[in-house]
Amino acid sequence: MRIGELASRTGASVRSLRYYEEQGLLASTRSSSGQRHYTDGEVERVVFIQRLYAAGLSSRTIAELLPCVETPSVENSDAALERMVQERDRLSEYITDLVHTRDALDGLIAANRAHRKGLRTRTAMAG
Amino acid sequence: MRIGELASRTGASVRSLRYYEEQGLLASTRSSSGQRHYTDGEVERVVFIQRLYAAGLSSRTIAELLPCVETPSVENSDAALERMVQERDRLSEYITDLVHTRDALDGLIAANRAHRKGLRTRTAMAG
DNA sequence: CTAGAACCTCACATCCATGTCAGAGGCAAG
DNA sequence: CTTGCCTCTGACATGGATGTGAGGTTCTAG
Repeated sequence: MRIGELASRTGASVRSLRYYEEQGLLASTRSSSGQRHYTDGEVERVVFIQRLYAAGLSSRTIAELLPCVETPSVENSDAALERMVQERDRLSEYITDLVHTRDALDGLIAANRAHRKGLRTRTAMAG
Repeated sequence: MRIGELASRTGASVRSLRYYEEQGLLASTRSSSGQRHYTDGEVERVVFIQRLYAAGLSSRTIAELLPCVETPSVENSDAALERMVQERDRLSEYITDLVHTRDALDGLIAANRAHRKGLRTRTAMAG
């Protein structure tokens, strides 16, 4: 498929897909006229890339991990595995923090709703 | 306390604290010479602001929610409460997504570790 | 053949929280 | 008074993913 289709299938913009390629996250074969072509498998790959971006990883970091995804061999898993574990832990801490923040928001929402009903509930901002 | 102390207590930079004030997230009283002074309570407030930033909220959004935090009154809770619920839900979706990503990373890590041991485990990138 | 999408590259713009620097004033200790 | 550190305002710099536009080529449908 061409880049436009990959974009619409993944939700990524055409611009972003070209950027991913520039960063070494995504490969494409080129037609004789220079247009990029992708296989169906790339859809999954792009979705995963987007996930990692959403998790706060940088292009550089993603680039380090991706080889390890497709082809787990001794060469690449050597350093990348450690990196992956490290990023997993960072993500886990981040999730914990976000859950705390959500809890705090829940507390605030409850307090405000209680206030609306004229109750006297006063707790908030705890984490 | 002055701005430097608030910074070191919260981990935010002095620059950031001034920026928070500029965005209407943080108030300060000024000494006759113009220096900012804060009460102990502001420490908690700054920490909460940092939490919200980490949760992906923008200054504008945080500014909308904060009045609702300190002083839950009918006037501000009117629209802000809805906004808060909306942000809570967005955050919740985000957390769910991150958990999926973490699971995917766990899968990859396991696959790579298995590979190291010569096993033939082949699953990854699922979400 | 032709019109209009879709694609190419290159390059500059944008957003937004922060960093950083310059020039000036404030304040405590020696 | 002086030295040193903290603070002030203002402004420009940064990074990273993405938007956007120009100028040109390619593909597809009529």
